[in-house]
Amino acid sequence: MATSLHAHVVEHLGSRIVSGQIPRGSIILAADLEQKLQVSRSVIREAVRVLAQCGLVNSTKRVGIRVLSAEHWNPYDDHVIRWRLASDQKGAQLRSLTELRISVEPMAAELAAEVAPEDMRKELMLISAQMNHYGRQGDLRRFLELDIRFHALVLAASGNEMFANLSTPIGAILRGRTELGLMPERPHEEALLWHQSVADAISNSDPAAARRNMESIMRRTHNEISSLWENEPRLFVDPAKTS
Amino acid sequence: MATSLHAHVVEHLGSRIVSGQIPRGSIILAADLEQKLQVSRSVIREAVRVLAQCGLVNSTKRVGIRVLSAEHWNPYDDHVIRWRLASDQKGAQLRSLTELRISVEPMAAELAAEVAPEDMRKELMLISAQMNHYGRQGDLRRFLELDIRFHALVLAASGNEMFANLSTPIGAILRGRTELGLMPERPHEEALLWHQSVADAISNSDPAAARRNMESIMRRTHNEISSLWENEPRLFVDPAKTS
DNA sequence: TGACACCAATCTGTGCAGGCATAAAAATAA
DNA sequence: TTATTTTTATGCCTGCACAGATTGGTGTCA
Repeated sequence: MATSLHAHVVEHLGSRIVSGQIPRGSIILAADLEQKLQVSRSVIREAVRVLAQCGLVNSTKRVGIRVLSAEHWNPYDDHVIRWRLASDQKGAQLRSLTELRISVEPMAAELAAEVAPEDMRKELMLISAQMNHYGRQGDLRRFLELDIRFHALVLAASGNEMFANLSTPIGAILRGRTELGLMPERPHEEALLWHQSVADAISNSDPAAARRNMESIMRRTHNEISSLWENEPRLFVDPAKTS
Repeated sequence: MATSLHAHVVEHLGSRIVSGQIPRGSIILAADLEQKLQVSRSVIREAVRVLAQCGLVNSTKRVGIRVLSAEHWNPYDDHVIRWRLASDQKGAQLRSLTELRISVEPMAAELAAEVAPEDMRKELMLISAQMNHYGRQGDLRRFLELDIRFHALVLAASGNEMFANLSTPIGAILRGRTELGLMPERPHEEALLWHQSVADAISNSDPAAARRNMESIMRRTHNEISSLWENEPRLFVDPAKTS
């Protein structure tokens, strides 16, 4: 994935900071990094700029590159989300994302029923039909990909780019859920019906029904996986004190 | 604000790209930028790296720095949000953010009632009392600041860092709303009661009541300002086609 | 003696200038 | 059409000067 030297350094430092291998509060010197990673200053500096935008570090003169604590991290940054999912904060990250999608997807479905363009409504109907087919057949691999596409489409069809942008991490959740074996042998009949009803409602411009059925999906989703993070500590970020 | 040279260049290019002064699809050459902005290559390169992370540009060898279209922009990036609010996409940005907060804040209130730490519950009670005081007194300036603090606190008290991170842009919405004169002479009595009820419910660990009252606030908010973006075009970002 | 303000040394990121290597588009040849 | 060469802009490296923040010392005054 990381083809450029620069991206390698970002990946190296970012993953280590998020995982805690480089403790918060540490001070790194750019010169040391040059030596340790065997790259030039320009590469280091560009990488540090990117990491600073992620909220992972904060470079100041005469002191060096300071590693910041988790409350400064940008929780919507794709890098940060990926690194957290690959660390022991995986549970906490899954919880945050799931709470977010539970909040957002019903509204997205409602909006989609109001404003979605015709081709997206059509594809939604197609996808839900295929979900029924492969779901009842027990083809979980194909069902997973369709499920991901379904939710991404609803988010996109809402016409809200902030919603649409959540499709990648939500796809990651869905993949993670099946990888962890949290999915039943074959999808519940109810779940299939709800997905079909969401697609129907959006197709028929029925916002209330779209929301209601999506809420059902979200409720079940929450029940199925909330046990994963029962004991994960929560992070309370007071914006006034973070400054 | 932009103290470093590097930040200046980011600001210069970013605002121009978002506003459309530099049209999407344009190809910029780093060498030209050096001349036009009278800065060195390292500054340009670091700025371009930052803009690339915002999804505004995409620098590739032998071709130059390509300006990307809006569907590639990172809608959660603070820079991007600020630039959009300062452009003619202000309406669309306000709509996206408002739809997001309407989705998220009821869940945040519900979670806060379950997991908020004691000091946050206390401060929430204090803030809502002050909101009552200054609201009934008609001191809109002070009420606005308290309102911003109130919603930021609920988001933080949810223990979901993705929710908490929305407090800055949501604060910007609230400020914008009063600047545009969309607030009544003095806050509605209902609104004051709902805020008080949210604080009470969180303080008494009553998730259902917290959600219900926050939903009331959100419903009224939506009714008050949705007219602003009645005619704003929506952006449908199909993740499969964006690549 | 001790507290405090001021100044100089020092350290590290920031910015500048120029060089070579390399990848990808474009032009040319097969 | 396909293969090859040429072109050209970014990627990466290095040496140098500057700015700003920390530190420690110096001197003054109580």
